[in-house]
Amino acid sequence: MKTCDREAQHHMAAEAAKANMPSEEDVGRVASVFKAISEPSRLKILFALRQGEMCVFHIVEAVGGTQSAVSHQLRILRDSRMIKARRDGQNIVYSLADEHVLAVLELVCTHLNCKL
Amino acid sequence: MKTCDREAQHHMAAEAAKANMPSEEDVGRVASVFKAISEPSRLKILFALRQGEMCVFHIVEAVGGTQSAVSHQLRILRDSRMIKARRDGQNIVYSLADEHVLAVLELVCTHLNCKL
DNA sequence: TTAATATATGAACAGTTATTCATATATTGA
DNA sequence: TCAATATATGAATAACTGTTCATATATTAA
Repeated sequence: MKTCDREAQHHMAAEAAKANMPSEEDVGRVASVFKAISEPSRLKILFALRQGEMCVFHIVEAVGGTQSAVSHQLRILRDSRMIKARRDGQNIVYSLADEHVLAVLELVCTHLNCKL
Repeated sequence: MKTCDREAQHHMAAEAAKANMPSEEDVGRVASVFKAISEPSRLKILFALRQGEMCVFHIVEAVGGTQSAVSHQLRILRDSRMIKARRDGQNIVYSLADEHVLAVLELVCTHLNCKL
């Protein structure tokens, strides 16, 4: 059964790929991180939070859109642990969860050659 | 007009965020990179190609699913420059586009503490 | 407690996307 | 040329996702 000109080589790669494929669960977790940061509206929130923590009112001011839309996106970013929240009196103050978030953004930005 | 207890601080951050916000176009480009790698089926293809180049037949073998579905995903990954293709006789051989792809994956995986 | 403010959220709708099915294109060997 | 094989792709459908609107919750000040 010949499948391609490099059968032996590709077959070994395929077997190794299957052996080293992360679990469905891990693949799903990685995917959901990327999904969280793959919408322009959410990316803008992350870019905005590079300047430091902000309450919702100011995030809306920084990124535009309605309060409701921003609030929904904040929930998604929070659920996927990209940002963290703390209450401060009447406000909820958001900030980037950790350095990894910025690191990933910067890696892709430099790759794309777009200025941060 | 008081908006929050840290009006001055947050306002400054919001202004800085607006001033430093990447252009709509750049935000969109970054978003589309993340979108490309935010589906489990596409992520599996990238994980598989860590083992080296493979033709479509073997990619299907490694990640599962139908030939058609894999082919559609390959196109998306190719359009977003995450993988590259070359013809080799009857086959099309795919491989990761560059080191950045793996770097981003590894960064997120270590962040999530899942084994590669 | 009541009014005002800040934030969150459920439901509905519109737009997007992944998969399947059928079929098309391209290469090779006869 | 024709048959076989490998890969790609358009259309259709089903599932998913972002936004809006209306409303709910939580905190503070009076």
